[in-house]
Amino acid sequence: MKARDEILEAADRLFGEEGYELTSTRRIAELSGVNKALIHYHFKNKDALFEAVLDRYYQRLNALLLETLGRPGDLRERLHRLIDVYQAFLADNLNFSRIVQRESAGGRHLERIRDHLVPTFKAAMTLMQREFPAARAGDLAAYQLLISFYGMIVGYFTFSDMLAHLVGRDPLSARELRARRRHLDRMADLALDALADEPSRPRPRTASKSAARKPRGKRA
Amino acid sequence: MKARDEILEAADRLFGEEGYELTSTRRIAELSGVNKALIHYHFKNKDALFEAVLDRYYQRLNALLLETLGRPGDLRERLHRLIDVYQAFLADNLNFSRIVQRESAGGRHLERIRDHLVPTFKAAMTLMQREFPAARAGDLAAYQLLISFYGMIVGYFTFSDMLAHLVGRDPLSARELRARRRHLDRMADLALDALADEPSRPRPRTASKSAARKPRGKRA
Amino acid sequence: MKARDEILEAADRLFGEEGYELTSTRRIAELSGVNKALIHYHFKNKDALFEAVLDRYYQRLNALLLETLGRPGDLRERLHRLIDVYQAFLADNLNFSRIVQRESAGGRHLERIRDHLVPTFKAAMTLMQREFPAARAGDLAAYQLLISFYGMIVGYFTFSDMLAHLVGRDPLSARELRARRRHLDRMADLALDALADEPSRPRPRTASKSAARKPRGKRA
Amino acid sequence: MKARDEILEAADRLFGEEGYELTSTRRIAELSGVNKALIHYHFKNKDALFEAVLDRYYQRLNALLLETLGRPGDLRERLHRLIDVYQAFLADNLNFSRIVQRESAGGRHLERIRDHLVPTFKAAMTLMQREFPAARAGDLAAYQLLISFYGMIVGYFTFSDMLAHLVGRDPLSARELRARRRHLDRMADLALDALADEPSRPRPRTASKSAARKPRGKRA
DNA sequence: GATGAATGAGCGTTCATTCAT
DNA sequence: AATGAATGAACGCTCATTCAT
Repeated sequence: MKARDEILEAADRLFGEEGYELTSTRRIAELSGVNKALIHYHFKNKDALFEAVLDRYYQRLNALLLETLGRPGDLRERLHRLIDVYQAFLADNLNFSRIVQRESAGGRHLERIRDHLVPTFKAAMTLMQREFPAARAGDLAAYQLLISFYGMIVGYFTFSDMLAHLVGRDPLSARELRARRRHLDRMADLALDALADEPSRPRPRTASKSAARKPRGKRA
Repeated sequence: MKARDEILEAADRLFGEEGYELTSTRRIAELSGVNKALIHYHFKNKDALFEAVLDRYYQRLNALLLETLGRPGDLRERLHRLIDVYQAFLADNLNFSRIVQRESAGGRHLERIRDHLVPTFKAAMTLMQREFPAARAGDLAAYQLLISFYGMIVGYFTFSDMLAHLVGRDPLSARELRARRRHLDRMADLALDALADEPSRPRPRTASKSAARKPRGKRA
Repeated sequence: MKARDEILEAADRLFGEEGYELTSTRRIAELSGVNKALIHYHFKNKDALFEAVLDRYYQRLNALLLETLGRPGDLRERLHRLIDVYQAFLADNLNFSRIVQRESAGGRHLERIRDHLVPTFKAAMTLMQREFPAARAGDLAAYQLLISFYGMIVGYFTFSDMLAHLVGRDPLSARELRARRRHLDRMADLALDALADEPSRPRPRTASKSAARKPRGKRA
Repeated sequence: MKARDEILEAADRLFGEEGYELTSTRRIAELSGVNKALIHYHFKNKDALFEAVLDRYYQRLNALLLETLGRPGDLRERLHRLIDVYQAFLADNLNFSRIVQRESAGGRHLERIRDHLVPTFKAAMTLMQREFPAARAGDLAAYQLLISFYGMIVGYFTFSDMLAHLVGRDPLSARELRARRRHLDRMADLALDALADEPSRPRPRTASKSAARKPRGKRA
């Protein structure tokens, strides 16, 4: 492998495992077996190296997502596929999910991540709103659902360590990942079913918060 | 305010805004108006200071959660309250939510956070499994639901910046936070309704993934 | 001696002998026997250290010049004293003269030096113009004379190495420095005598350069 | 233009504008549009490149000076021409004058500059001493005069920035350069007139400095 | 409690130079 | 003649921490 790729590989691993700040260029050089100065020959600076690592992921992820959404099927199927693909990608790229999680929480590279994420979100939002008029506003507005499912998907990986201590099984095993996928799909079904039932015009809400939250569940 | 508290306050803010690694003791000293060496007089080291900051939050949060769960009401109501209280706490303590998010993603203080989080999770899990036999396993297993809702709750804050760019409104305004709470409650209702309907014994699943996921549609 | 002063002393010497760029903070630390980081404790950065060194010189120099100009005597005597004091100061502070020379030639600290120098120049200029109307313009305008004498004074030190090779004596010996002072005083007398003779209104000059330069010397 | 010349041109400009130490081979390569390694193909190292730049200047300057001194005329005329040519050369080659000024003040390339300068100085010195016996020693000794005029000539360029702030005009404009030349010529006349008047044997001086400097006033 | 001074380790980065092609 | 890749050394600077007072 070429030195540039060795550097990217090492940076990927360390950025993922330790975080951007805790990863020194020195250690990247050691892990990739190249001279410290060579990193700055191939990448302008540490920041640029980080973005190169990130871009590699988003390039692959976006290709996957595009291909997934391009395949035929009704919206429900396509959303399921979206969830599945996204989850599988994170499972295959745990470093990536850690990086995104960390940097999303007010990190220095938030903007870069946002630039990658927002278009995808926008596309999914439009899609949902076209099919489900009820998703234009209200309790199950598309943007709420998107954030929720994004949170469910990446949260699983973010908190996988806690989960391991909670259930005593490895949350990242193939078996558990499949179980998680089924859970996510089920949650999606619940939401989509509710959306389909919902009248497109959100009923007027009273100013009282407690009142607004009272009518719960279909059968409540 | 005493010097110790000034330090805690400054550390809180900087850890939240910039992250643990990017926050130097020098800046904490400057912001709190105390001598740099005094930090090490009151706290063994930077790590201990961080944990003091974190513990303060968890102390308050756990008191809130305990009080919330202690109040009368059926499980559905109590879970709603749990969600609401948790979300409100994060909204009131954005620094805390940022800290937790960052450090959960493989940070150095993961263990500390886990120690705080797991007991709460365990309690909620037991609660759900007692009421809903279906939550013992299957697509809507309690631990899946807990991770999902935890992800939905904190994810909203983690990705609030993206959300702002997505919908053009401030996701942290009181209005939007109320909308989010309604969304979360609704999602909880959907899940609990489904749990109530679910037979306690998960039907045997086939090995085929695609087959397992096939039966979709309303509460199929 | 206190560490701060040790640093200043070492920096002074190295900046003077090797120049700003060739002097590393590491070497300053070694020469002054302090820890490398201590330099940045006492001085914001290398630049600030340099300016501290420079300011120390200008503080002393300005005190000298002020005292010199304050003493009684006619202008001729005061100008002679100015020259003598300036020359003596440079002779006593060879590092300073080297620093000024180097940094004046488009260096990074030119501005700082200019800020120190211009006021002194302005004062001397006003002085000369008040006494000698002929110094307001023409071939012996005050600003020309000032630059010339400044060049003569500092040039002697700048090019002392060349001079040593030229005349085979040490230009910085007390004897040679006295000889130089006599030369400078003599040059000053020549200029002041000419100024005193000169009609205050500069004769109109023709556009032709060669013509303008023709009438040379009083007896030419 | 050939690569070698492009490099020389870029090095010239950067060495002049920024100084030797602040000029990196990388920037020379960028400015000249050649590969960084090519610089070391054409020049042994950065030092050799610097000397090549310097030598180019001295080659041209010495040719000029030789031609100037070779032209007929009495000594006074020839010295005027020398001053004029030198000043004009520096005015046309500001980078050169900055380089010489900086490196003369104890720089690493002092020796090289000295080797170029001393022969010229020696020639001019001999010339003066032959014509003016009084220039062999005393207050207006040839070497003193040479250093003084060299200082006046190059000092004008060294301190042109200060001068600009002092008089509010551009000291490097054609008009101001002409004025400076007239000043220099006038100063030369004053010195030469004095030399012509001076008895060849310097009168015995007393040990007292103040006494030695006392007899002032017009051609005392 | 509180502080100015001090320190060893490490940071990201740049440097002139070399080498294989 | 020219170049992309590589390197060891050094750069200015910041870090958390310690210590004497």
